[in-house]
Amino acid sequence: MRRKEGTGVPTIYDVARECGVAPSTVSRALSQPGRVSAATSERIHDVAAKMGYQANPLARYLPTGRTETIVLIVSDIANPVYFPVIRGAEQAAAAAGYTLVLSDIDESPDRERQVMEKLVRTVDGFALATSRLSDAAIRAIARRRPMVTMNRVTQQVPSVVPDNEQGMRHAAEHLAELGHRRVTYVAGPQASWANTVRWRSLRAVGEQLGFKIRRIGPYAPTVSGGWAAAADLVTWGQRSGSGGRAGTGAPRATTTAVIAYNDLLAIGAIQGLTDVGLTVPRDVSVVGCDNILGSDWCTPALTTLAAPLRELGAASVRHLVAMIAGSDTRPRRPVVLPSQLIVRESTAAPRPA
Amino acid sequence: MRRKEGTGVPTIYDVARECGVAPSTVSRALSQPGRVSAATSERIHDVAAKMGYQANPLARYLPTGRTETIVLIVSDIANPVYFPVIRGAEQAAAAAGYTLVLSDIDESPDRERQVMEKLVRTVDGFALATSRLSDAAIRAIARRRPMVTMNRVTQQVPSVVPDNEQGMRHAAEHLAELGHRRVTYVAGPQASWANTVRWRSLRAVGEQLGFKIRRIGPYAPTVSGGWAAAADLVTWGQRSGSGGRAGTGAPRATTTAVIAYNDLLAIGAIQGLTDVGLTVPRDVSVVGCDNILGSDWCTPALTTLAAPLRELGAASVRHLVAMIAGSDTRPRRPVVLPSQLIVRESTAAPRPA
DNA sequence: GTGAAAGCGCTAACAG
DNA sequence: CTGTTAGCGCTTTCAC
Repeated sequence: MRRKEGTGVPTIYDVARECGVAPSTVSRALSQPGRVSAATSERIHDVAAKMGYQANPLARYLPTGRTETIVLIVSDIANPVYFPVIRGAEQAAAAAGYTLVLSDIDESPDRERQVMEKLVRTVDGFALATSRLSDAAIRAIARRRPMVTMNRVTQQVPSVVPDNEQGMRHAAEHLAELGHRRVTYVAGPQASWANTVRWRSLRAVGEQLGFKIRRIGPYAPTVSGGWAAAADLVTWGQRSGSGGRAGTGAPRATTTAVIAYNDLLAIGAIQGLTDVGLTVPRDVSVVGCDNILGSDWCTPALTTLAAPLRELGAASVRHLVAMIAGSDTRPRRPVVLPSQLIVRESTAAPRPA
Repeated sequence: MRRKEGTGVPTIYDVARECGVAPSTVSRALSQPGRVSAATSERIHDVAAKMGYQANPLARYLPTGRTETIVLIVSDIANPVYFPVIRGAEQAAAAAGYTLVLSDIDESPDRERQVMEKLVRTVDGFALATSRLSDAAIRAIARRRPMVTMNRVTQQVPSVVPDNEQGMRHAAEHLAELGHRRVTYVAGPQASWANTVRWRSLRAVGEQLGFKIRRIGPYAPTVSGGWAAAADLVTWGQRSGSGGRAGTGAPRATTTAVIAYNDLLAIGAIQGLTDVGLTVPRDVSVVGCDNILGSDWCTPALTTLAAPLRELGAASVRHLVAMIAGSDTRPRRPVVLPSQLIVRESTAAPRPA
């Protein structure tokens, strides 16, 4: 393992020799402007540029332990809800001089744990978009590296979340104004904190409004999960031969309105309902959550709860960067961002019984 | 910078001391099974586990230079077309024991260059999903690190691409069968290789079929780009006060069929066309490319060219991993994967003039 | 089979 | 302001 001269890429030793200075001077000139005389500094920069010198990041990180990299972990990259989150995070990271790497765990807590375990020593911090881990597991990693969570509140871990309570209130009131009394919550993954909070908020608000509230699921937070939910949302009359499925009568929805954990589920439910011959919103109103790309081009266009996703990503990364820098400006309590109900065409008054 | 005892995480020195062996033995026991006696090896593993020892990846990478990480660069993470590509790549990477990190460059060649420059020393290889760089720039990086490109053919750089020629032929023949004679290609980014190839293929096939072919654009490969294209696709009659826009007559499409660079553009075009009062497919047929999530839930459901995206990602990563491993099984020529036309509802016979 | 020791390339005391 | 010198934690010869 003797240092091979001229083999491959130049190091500070090479440019030091070329300039007739010590390697440490090169290091200083290149990374601590001002700690070296202008003349030598300039010469070093020139020679370095001429030789095509570029610091070996691995070597640079070893002594300091800092990689200027943070990782954003999303539970399912195939969910458009993350686009704005990612964009916001990227922008904030770039602004702070950090490289953002993205990791997708495909809804698997095991993969999430693996990824974090593998990365914990090589990144400066973690931003979790929608963790599927237990609070304890999250806290364990948070003790080893700065971390901020989104859509999730865990004791002792800074977080930024959309205002689910307020959002659910808006959605429920919208339905109430339309005249609905029976609403069904279509649940997403049990490991999802947002799922729990949304259901809890909806139930609370629903009781105040005098709704008959129920929950079905959990379902995968995907379009096909929505189809499955749709199947569970209808009953079939007993009269046979009426043109429906063999031996069964016409389909009937068991609810007049549904609120789904997310837009994908809502869109799938609309498709499934439509497929059995029901009409949205005439037979059943449906509202989604997230306002994803495409929620405006499905038919009927989806009424949905929009969270400030881009800001969610950006704010999280800003906090994370501050934590890494060691500042103690980090919020002691969750940062709550307002949600907004976007009314489109998938909700309407229930038809008279 | 003296080594601090007991401060923080355990190193091989700590477990070596604890076991009464040399650090090098610990290293061997942990990474080169068989080069250490079974007894000591077992003891070392036990102690390491007990102490919660985990190798410092940074330190491990320094001497070897290998990080067991590859990066997948996509031009725009907000384009659903990448979902399957990413999934395929992830799976192949995981299967080979590599960590895949994802990087989004937001359609910016500058950002792409920056990202690659920053990562070139810290990753073992590059997979470029849809590079916006020049051939020369790509080759420059490819000389420094193993690389494979998708949707792009560059001399001397292994690549895997969908069969654009065959795909465009399918699309054109479909339109011809429907009775179309005038087709307009709605172009995407000029820096996109696929854009160039699709247009060229379409033009060639179109000539064979006796089409009147033209191209408009370039447009941003997004839904709003599609709206812009739609605006360029219609003319307004001169009769005023006919209920259209102030001072203008009814809108008329300048073509009977359009093929768009991608689905986002196609969907935006449908929206824009519909917005001015035209009907798809009655007034104009539109076909997209990619078969993205949501292309089946827009109205009308999009006829589109589907590439084997998941396999695109997986095959690329498999080749990349082989290159990193130093094998020379890498393909000398582009790997071409078949495309498939998915006929839905956005195409129909043109209406009689 | 195991230990000693020399790096990997850079940073950061500590002198001068 | 600049040179000297230890490391960062691990891998890998080279001996024994």
